[in-house]
Amino acid sequence: MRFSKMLIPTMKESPSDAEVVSHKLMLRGGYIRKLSSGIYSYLPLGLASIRKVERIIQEEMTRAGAQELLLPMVQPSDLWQESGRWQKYGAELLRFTDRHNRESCLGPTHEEVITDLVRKNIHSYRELPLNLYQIQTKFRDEIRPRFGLMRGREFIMKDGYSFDASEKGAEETYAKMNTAYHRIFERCGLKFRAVEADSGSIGGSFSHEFMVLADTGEDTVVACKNCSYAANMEKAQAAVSPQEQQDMLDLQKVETPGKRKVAAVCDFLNINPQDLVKTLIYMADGAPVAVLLRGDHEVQEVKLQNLLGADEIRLADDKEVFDATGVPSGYLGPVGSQIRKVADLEVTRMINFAIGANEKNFHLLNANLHRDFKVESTGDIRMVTEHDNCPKCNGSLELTRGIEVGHIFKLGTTYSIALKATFLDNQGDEKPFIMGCYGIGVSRTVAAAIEQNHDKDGMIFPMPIAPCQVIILNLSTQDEEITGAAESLYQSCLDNKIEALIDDRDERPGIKFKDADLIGIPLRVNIGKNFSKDRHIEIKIRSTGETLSVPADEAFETIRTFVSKAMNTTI
RNA sequence: CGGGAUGUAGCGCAGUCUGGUAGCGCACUUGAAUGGGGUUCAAGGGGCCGGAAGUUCGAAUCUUCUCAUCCCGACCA
Repeated sequence: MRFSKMLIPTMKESPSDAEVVSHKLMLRGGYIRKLSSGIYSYLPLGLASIRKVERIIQEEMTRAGAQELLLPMVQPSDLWQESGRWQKYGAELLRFTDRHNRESCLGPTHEEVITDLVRKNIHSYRELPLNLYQIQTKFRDEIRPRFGLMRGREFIMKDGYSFDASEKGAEETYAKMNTAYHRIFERCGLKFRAVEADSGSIGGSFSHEFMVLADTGEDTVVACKNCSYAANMEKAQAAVSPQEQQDMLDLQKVETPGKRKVAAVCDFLNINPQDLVKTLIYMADGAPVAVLLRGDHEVQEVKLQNLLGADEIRLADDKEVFDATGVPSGYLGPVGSQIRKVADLEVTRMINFAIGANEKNFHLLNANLHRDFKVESTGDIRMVTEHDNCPKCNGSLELTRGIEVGHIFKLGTTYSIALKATFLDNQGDEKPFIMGCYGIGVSRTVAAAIEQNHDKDGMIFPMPIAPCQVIILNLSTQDEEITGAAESLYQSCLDNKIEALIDDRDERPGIKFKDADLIGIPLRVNIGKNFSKDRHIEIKIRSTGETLSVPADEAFETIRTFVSKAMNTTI
């Protein structure tokens, strides 16, 4: 690739509508251009990087026994009617009618199409398991596209679907995909964690999200410093504190005029937030519920929603609180309250805690669950914090930010039942396929790689997913010797399948340095003044800033060794 | 969909309040010098001031409507 001939429109300044670093750098580096909100063109460098990720995915999916196919992007509404998602999916599904007035949509995902394909062509357990995937452009009409490739409306995704005859087989397939995903992101050269995700009603450990760790990530990842435990906030648990051991004291009512917030009450009563239980009122499908939590904890709404089995929950406003309890917020408590009550696990461990008296301007001391009040249910409904310990090994937990780039999920029979996709088992009984689905955001992975790896000068790609491995700077195109050396090194790279970009533009060295750093090619070769002096060529490593000066005739071998080492991250 | 903001050259912005020849920096073209971290000088090209309707002798500027984009929130295998 010759820089002088390629479409690499770099910019000194980034457009004002770019907010996150990957978006800015990809625009500045000439990787992408926006066509419309959430819709981008991939320029040669951007596409090259995307292709690298795709290639790794293809290799690892093949290794795991999956087959690639390509499904239509335009899908008829009938199938979506059949699965019930034509109604359910909402406005994110872009619908339209064709000239025959038939309703269609752009595929945001392909469960319906793949299930239809399989039900029409697979009829026996002998043909199972089957694992199919595609790499394709998806369209989701996001409410609010943002952050460039991180949350676009049109994006490239690998989506895979598995069909098994038995639960056990489905679990084995799941495990294989889990392994494949680890290999994929490892080979991409990314720091990531596989986290347990909320799998709704299915439960168990059959949903994992693959999170690329980056400070700018949208999601919070809880990870154990000691063992491999990791989960997202909706799912993360903490080791439960031991039951407190002390004698119950007599319940005591104290006046706490005007003290409503946890901090104010604790201050006034001279206790720690850990010794207080707060009462929050939630509206669960329209009905009020009192939620009891330790003073220093916060509600995790997804957990609460799962515990309550509610479709929709939200914090009650002041009026709803008063209507439900007759007490202004700040003094709420479970004692004597008639509404449904749930308590966090930690509350069940506490003895002699302070709590609202359910009466304006009063709190209770030495309250105790069971003795003074009852709750309908208990469970883990709080956010894990950095002060908590690992539920598996009791090691300390840390909270980091992550970008979701992959998600594997055991679907079960939801779609096969809805679409009547069945096979005959070895008893001759008709059974629905047991399905799994496995996604990777390809374009998002590239963006995540940049979020994770960049500095003030630009992107820093891991070698396996960089658009190319080496950029050779001819720092003086006027000078025949320098040009000769640069061209000959470039030729050696071409001959030996090392992907190189040669900057042969008639530009000043400063511009070439800046552009090379911006576009983030892992190895940069400088051929200029110093070559004229002593026939030495400099090789600069983008990630570390380290510069090697090697004799011209050794330059290629040095590059080759370095590249093969950096590319060889295969497990 | 609620709240907020912005649309002026490829990019970044000024000009709008107070109506009167459309500007600046970068990028681009030409020439010269320069040539290891976005160099310098000179001369150029490039605009339906997002769109429509109005007010006015006259609108980038005032009014109304509209379209688009971005931010915060809600939402998100």
